Amino acid sequence: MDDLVTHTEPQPAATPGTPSWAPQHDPKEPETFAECTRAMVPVHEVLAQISGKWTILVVQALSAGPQRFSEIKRRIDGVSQKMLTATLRDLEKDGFVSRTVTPSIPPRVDYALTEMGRELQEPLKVIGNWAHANRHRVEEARERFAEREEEAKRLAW
Amino acid sequence: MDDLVTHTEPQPAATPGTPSWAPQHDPKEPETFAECTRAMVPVHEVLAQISGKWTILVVQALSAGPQRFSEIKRRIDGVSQKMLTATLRDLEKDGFVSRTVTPSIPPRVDYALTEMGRELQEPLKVIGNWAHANRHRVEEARERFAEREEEAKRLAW
DNA sequence: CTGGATCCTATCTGATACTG
DNA sequence: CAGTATCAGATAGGATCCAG
Repeated sequence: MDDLVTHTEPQPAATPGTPSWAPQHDPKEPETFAECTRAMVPVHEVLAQISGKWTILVVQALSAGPQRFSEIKRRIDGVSQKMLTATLRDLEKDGFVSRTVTPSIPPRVDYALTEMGRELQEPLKVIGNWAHANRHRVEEARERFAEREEEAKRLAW
Repeated sequence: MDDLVTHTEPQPAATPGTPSWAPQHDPKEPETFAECTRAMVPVHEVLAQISGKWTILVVQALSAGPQRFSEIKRRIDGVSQKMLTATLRDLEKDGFVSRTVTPSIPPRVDYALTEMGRELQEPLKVIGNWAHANRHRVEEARERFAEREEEAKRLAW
């Protein structure tokens, strides 16, 4: 019982070149790892944006069609007005959501996914499905990690 | 020129039911929006994890094969030892990365993607490709947003 | 070599109150 | 109704020093 080694497969030992994933590049133009890292920056920015506490839920809510501020707020349980405003602003800034103001009294503001926002749903669906399908595996992994932690504590005393 | 309306398509008006994306469900078991929202929680947790400042880069680095702590650190420009440790710990906790300790002197610790970690690369690749392919659209959207902001400022004075 | 412990800063989030 | 302002608490990230 070698608990320390979770190693499932030896894997072909580190190849120092370009990682396999992320944007595919022209094989004629080999990239250094540093260049590849730089290429990942926009990827991270998008991920950082969509992983805001409320972003996914807002996109999800808007996937049902254009809605007013209060409709969205009602749909999303627990969101504060401040955070919903901020989230919508960020999504608008990046071009995922459109904001339509009707200067009436009282004012009316409608939000909707833009073409790009709807396109974003596809990759989001992929990772969403993956996360949903694997949530139990992650939970189990966390439990095993917690057990190993307690085990380590007991050994320390 | 109706700048306020970015609306590209009217879209079929909000349908109050289940959003179209996220984990597909059995059509025989219609979910309320609240239930669907709850189903998104694990999705968000995974996204929150992989959107840490260094997580993607670590997974990317490890996609080249098992490596020691210092190798990973060398690959990732600018990461502090503290954050790399924390990121690796979190990835280990969720079962994406395995940690192998060789109690020699000096100690040697190898990290590698687990089977689940390698599976994660696929959805990550999808969203990575999307982000990379659309980075210019996002940039343009941000510029247009900044312009609209300045325009609004000028009108305010 | 690896990584824990501390201290410090920046950002995020939430609750409340106020405005057009 | 929609949104801004403010204040306080929680977290993430980083720098540095110490230890097995």
